[in-house]
Amino acid sequence: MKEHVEVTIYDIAEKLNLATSTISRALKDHHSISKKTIEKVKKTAKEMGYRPNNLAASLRSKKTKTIGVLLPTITQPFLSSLISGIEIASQKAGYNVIIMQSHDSYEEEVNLTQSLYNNRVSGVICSLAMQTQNTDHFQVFMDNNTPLVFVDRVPKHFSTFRVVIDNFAAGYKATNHLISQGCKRIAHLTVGSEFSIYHERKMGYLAALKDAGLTFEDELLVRLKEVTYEEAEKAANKLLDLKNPPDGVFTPGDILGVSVIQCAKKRGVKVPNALAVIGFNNDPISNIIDPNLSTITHPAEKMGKASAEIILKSLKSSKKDEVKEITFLNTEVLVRESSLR
Amino acid sequence: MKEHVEVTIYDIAEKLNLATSTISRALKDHHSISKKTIEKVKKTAKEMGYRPNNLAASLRSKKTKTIGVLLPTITQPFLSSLISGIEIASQKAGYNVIIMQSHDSYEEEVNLTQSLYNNRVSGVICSLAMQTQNTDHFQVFMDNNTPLVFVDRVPKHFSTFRVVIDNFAAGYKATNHLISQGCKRIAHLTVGSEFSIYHERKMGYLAALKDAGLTFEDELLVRLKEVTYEEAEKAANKLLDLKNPPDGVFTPGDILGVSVIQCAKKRGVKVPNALAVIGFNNDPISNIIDPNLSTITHPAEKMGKASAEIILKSLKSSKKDEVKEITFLNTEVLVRESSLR
DNA sequence: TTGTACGCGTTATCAA
DNA sequence: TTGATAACGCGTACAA
Repeated sequence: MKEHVEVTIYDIAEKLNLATSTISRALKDHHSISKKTIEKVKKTAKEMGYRPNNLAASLRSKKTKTIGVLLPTITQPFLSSLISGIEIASQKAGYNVIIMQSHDSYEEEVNLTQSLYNNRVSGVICSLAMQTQNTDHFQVFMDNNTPLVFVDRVPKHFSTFRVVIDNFAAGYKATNHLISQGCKRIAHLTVGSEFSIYHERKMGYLAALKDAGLTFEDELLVRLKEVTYEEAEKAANKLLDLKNPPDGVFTPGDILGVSVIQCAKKRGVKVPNALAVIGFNNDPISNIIDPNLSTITHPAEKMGKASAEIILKSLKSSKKDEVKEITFLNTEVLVRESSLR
Repeated sequence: MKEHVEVTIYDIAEKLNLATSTISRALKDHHSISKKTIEKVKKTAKEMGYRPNNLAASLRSKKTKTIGVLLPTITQPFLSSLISGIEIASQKAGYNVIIMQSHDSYEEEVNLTQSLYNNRVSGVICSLAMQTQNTDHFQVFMDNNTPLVFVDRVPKHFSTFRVVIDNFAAGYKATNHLISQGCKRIAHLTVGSEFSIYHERKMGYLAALKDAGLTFEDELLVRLKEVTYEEAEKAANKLLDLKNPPDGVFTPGDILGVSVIQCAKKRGVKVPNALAVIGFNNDPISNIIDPNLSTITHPAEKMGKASAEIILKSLKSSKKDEVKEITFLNTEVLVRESSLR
């Protein structure tokens, strides 16, 4: 029977007749320790089966080398790619990533925020829950100089780092593309509150209409309860049932765009000629639906990488009086079959 | 300027003229502490802005309440759903999840395993890297009674918990379904080593052919370098170029199945009548491709949940002499348009 | 019901 | 270049 005992630097020190401080330093290649000692220590550490205990080190040094990530969910392609980007950049720097899902619930978000703090994460990356209006629960990180980065779904009035795309510009571009394809009656689906990214995309849509001299028609703007195929199908049916149906649709997500195409196909409405469609995100499904869905690229992995790097950089710097700048990443119109006519 | 100082149980103790042990207990609703004291302690803790330090608690108690998750990648729909399941079950039990990607590299997997151990995670859930043949790097968890669960891609010869589907049976079912639809020449794409799940699916395919009295033809089995659209398209072209092309294809992944359908469509080969196709996983894209791809359901979230629950249960039990059982989850044939004729 | 006192494994400070 | 020793913040026997 293998009675396991934890080998500590103390055990190594005893065996080698050295001080624990020497062992600690030797294991980290501290310059003040002779090469000979370093080698000797590392060798016996290995022999004895020594395993560093990050908990003890973190407690003492007050540095956990862990980045907390708090997202609405992780199964959306955009968000899993975002995590991937965060994880890759963190791993490269020797940082771990601890992940939590708010499931778009404000309450869960508040609780998880506490939990992240209790774990004394070195930094936090967060995309806000749909429900969240108030961001006081993040104040604790500010108070402790824990770098905090909001990504994609960011608060309006809270001075922190932010990594975003220009949702207004993207909405404008998407709508403008439809206009350039000759669409005159462009519909839009929207969702969420006036603080959401969807609101900004909608504002872009409205601005593009205006700039093109197209009058906005209320019946062409449909508000959804949530981002699902079902909700989008309902909306599409409603739009196509209009006396004067739209000849183009900009949906602020690919699930919605795909659903609109499917609905149009079912009803015999030709895409793109009778109805041009453009989505958002460049999810895998957008490239599978027939006809392929035009979309707006959303650089998920890059945004994750950028967020992590901001944290890492901030940890290296003096931490005080930092400028909490906003990082904008590019989006592009990806023209595919569903809008090309 | 807000000079931040950490409020500890010691500070609370001083303020209330109580012992730290009393504070510690009161904050955890220990039964030996009077209600009055508990209330008083909690109140002043809040007032003083006390925040528990999980690091210190973990160091002391040797319990981190953290589950380490080590996966090849997290962007595949199956794996992100798996994580979601793990995260939901863990969160419910007050456990955190720390996530790492091996990117299918054996070397990275070894390193990350060390890192997980150094963080003294309470349990580990792992799906092996494609490259991994040897699992000695997990021995450290065995030696320390850290519950270890392999999920989906599990090692053949290593006595731990395993949460899997029956890949052989699933491959058999998929192939058999095609046979039931009248297919006589069924092709199969495969990938990876003889230790992979793909190998088992292939064995199921072969067994189904045999049981149906269909002779296996070598030219109908195509080996891919990796699971990508491009590789599958190459394979599909090769198959359709045959003098005697197949009338059915079983692909052990939906990306492959979708790609085969796309290739067939391009070439004017009718799916399902000229070529029936069935995939694997029930990824979102399988339900978007036209015609819809029949597939094998793969209960990702359930598997994640089951894995986490095994860890949690194991942590509660005596930890010694446990039976390291294998948990099999169900798969089903999901018949859609691509194979129905 | 509450208090005393020590240890978890490491790092940091100061001294040698 | 190395050593002695005190923290880091909390939990837990054991005592009161």
